[in-house]
Amino acid sequence: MESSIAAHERLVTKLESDSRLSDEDREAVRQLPFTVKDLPRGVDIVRDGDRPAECCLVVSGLVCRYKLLLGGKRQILSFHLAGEIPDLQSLFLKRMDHSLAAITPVRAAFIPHAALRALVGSRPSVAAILWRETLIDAAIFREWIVGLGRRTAMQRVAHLLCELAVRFRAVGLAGDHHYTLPVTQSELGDAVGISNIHVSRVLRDLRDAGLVLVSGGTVTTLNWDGLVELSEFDPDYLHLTRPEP
Amino acid sequence: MESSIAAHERLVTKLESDSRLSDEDREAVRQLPFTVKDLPRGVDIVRDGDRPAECCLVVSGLVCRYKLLLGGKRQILSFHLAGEIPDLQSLFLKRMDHSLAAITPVRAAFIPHAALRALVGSRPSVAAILWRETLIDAAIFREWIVGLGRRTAMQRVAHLLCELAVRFRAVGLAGDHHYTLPVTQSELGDAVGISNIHVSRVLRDLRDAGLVLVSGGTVTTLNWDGLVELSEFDPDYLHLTRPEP
DNA sequence: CGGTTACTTGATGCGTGTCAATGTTAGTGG
DNA sequence: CCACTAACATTGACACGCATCAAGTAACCG
Repeated sequence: MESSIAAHERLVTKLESDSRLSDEDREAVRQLPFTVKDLPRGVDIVRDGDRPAECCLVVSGLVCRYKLLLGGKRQILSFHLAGEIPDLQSLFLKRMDHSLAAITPVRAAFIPHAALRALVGSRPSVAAILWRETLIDAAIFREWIVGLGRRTAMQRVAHLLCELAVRFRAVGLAGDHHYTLPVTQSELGDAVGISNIHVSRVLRDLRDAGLVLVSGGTVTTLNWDGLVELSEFDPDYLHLTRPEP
Repeated sequence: MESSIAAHERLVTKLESDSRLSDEDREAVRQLPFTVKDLPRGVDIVRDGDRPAECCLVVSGLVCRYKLLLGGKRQILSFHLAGEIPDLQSLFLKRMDHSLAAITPVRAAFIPHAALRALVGSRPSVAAILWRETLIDAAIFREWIVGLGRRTAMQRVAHLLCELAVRFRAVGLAGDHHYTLPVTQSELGDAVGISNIHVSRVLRDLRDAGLVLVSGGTVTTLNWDGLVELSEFDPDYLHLTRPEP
């Protein structure tokens, strides 16, 4: 019961805060069927090649999307916090072209495609909000492309730490100068395209430069402006300001 | 007149081929207002920071999206062929977080946001098709992230050439073993995150390996299977197979 | 308490960037 | 038709960022 309420709350809160929905829209969202599951750290939630029949709403915990190369190398494509639906694209792209994994223990609500499809088919305002979510996803992908293509290892790590700081704060999961990021250095490396060993060196350099401290799953900002300047971080791409009604 | 017909044709053909639309849906698409413009090579169609009031449908030519860094470095985010709408996301994300440029002379049809918004608000089937387009866009971004993060320069170039071969062929713009790609080596480098000079070296190596020949704006495939194997190219991420009705 | 996982540090080498010089091609005007 | 130019492409020399290998430390946990 507890978890069910939380799951619905996440989605409804998100939808309500995002735009002015009619009472009918809200009611339709509330009536979405779903199943809550608790998943241990490390498991694949959906796998590359799967044809899932439901979408996964993150209720709590940290989730990532990734792809594996033939040689065993891994590239993390995105991180997803509570309230997000990382595989919303599976509603329209039947076959998964990547995997979804739990980085921490995760509580997730699974919503059947059929119900979601009916919802977006009959409620254009809800569809617009969800569509917009997938577009912000794509905007973040674009920014990652810029980082991977044109920024140094140190800038990439700094940029990612800035992005996550802003996103964690936006959902109330970050304090003023620190947030919890339960991620290994290997995972960081797989996200920014460098080796785990070099992550260690870069984090040391960032610490020595007095910019940020990453240790024990906690990120502590020492000099936010310096971090922003180093990584050329501009939060516009996150499109966090609410759209005009 | 000629161009007007062509623009409508591109869009209607695309929508019809993508799914079963009702006659009313098709009629609604046909009644979209738009303005056709011919743009010279090199111009920015939309700029980072803009708040456009219309979307750009590529009727002919080659378009790219890109971002500039403070140091003047450029990262190309995507290429767009005839029939695509590269800035469809501006329907829901008001402020552009990147720019859109004409790589070749381009003929484009501009469709007002208001009309598009009305269309997707009243025609869920049309909305679903356009939404799906933006999701495929995102899938391509993901694959680029993998390349930039985890592939060598040679693999990245080979992968891009594979991707474009498949996409050009899908819209009937490629022969069996060659296609026209009017792109400079600097632009290639900006897309795959390497210097223009190294592009030259990589293209020589690809030629010497008997895989592909890039010269004078034409890509000639010498050994498709070898190219696919080298770059680990798997076209699934392009989601070219039509969705089931 | 032994084994596992995560992290750190140093040594070495490769891949790619950068700089500089040269070659090639297409376009332009006399 | 040729001289001139500008843009694009090629090649070599050198430097540097990061990968990789190897060894060692620290924290955790059955």
